[in-house]
Amino acid sequence: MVKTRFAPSPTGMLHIGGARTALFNYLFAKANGGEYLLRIEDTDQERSTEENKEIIREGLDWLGLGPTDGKWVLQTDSLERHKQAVQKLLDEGKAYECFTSKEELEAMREAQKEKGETIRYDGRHRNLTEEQKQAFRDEGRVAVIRLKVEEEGTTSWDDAVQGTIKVPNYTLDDFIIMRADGYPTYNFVVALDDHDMGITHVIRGDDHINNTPKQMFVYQAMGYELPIFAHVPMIHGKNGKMSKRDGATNVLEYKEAGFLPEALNNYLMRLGWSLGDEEVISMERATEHFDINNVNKSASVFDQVKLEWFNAQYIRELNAEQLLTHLEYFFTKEGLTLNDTIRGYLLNGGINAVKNKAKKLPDLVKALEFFFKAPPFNFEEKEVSILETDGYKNNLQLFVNKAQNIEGTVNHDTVSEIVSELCEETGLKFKDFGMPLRVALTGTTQAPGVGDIVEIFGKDESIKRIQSAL
RNA sequence: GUCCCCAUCGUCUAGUCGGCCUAGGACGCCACCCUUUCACGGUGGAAACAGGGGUUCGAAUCCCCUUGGGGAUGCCA
Repeated sequence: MVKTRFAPSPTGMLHIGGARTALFNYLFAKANGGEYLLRIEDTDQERSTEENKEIIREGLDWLGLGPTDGKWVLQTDSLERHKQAVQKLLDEGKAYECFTSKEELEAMREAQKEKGETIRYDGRHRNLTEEQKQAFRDEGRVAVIRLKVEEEGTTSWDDAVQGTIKVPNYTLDDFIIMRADGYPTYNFVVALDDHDMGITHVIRGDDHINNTPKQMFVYQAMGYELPIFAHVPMIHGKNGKMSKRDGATNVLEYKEAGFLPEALNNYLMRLGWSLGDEEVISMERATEHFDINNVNKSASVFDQVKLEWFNAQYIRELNAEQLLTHLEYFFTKEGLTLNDTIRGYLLNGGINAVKNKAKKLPDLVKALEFFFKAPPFNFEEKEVSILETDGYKNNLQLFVNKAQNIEGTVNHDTVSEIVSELCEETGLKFKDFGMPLRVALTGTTQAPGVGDIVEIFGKDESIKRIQSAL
């Protein structure tokens, strides 16, 4: 069975690029009827934090990208297992103690750089005698453990998205598998854990291409079967690196900015993957049709404007009730308090009247704000000048006169009829009634169509509002 | 420096492994239309195969070089 995993490191927030890696792992697993697991790579004791773990969890949960088995595995939970593996390789002579100090390593790299050579550990402690080791220990040095890496030949693999990748072994070196502090390192531990968890497909960012040969040596030294590697391209910003200018790098900032998770997912999956000419692709459809063969090899640039377009598409797809659920948080954030009357306005037409002009949730809040207010309004200059326009108040009165004579309820159509009649009778234009009505009803010039507003407020409330402007 | 990877409109991409491509779609942009404000919407438009060599009857598609970008080069992941 296909098994993928997302393995974030809690040394920072959940990055937008990481989210897409998680998404691809999820989609691939789902599309192949497999499992998608999660493992927190917390072997960097100095930089990993509890807060970051929480932030990553929150971000993934928001996107609906939690592991299919519901387990959040911590890499350090397998510390003993990892240490035993190190010992095994040591015993088998496949790994060795290295006492080279950081200063010595730095000097070595400096020299290699000057000579134009590949920068790599030169294997100076590969064949130390017991006496030499003891001498270093007596000096107070603590050894790291390095894996012996084949120096001849080339290492290559068939990458599921990049094709065949070959790298000459002379550019590789005996890398450290266990630090002096006793904690095994990333390149060693990923291989072990991926094997232990039964991962069949390692899908990750292409910044890991260079790590792959090293990990392959670990699989080989441990006698494990290799998984399939798939290195997906990075997400860049307009000027190279992804920065705040291009959009937030922290996934949770998108939640805060009023993006819908399904929109972010859709946008992210289109960065690198395509399903013909389709743009709006639901998670359901994506999990059905995701194909790693259609993943691009080249990096893509993050474009928040297009993300906003996707968000607008998904906002329209939600009904008023669903949107209201999302909106509540943003209302309170703006200090707008919902009550039964307002809730009624919003659910019975309010939200539907404005939802397809919004790109982000806060846009809706702004568009719906007038429902939270009632006359007397604090008019601004623009509104005042409209109400003071010659004849406009009279137009309002004419409207009220007709509306009052309507039997039963007033709706969008009756408003149109009334205004049409008035236009005919007075020779005025629709806007000579529409604009003052809008201002009188809502206190603002930017609002939905007058017919919609009157229908939502109802006849009595509408007339009351208009009269208070007279 | 060395190694690895990448290269179609401004951006995301289609192009299925050479012919149906005078290169298609989407975002954005421009124009017009719709219109009671703001938007939505509709119609149309400008806009790309990085450059140079090959291979071939034929190349965006295959090969090589150049250039440009990215990544790695850690006792980070």
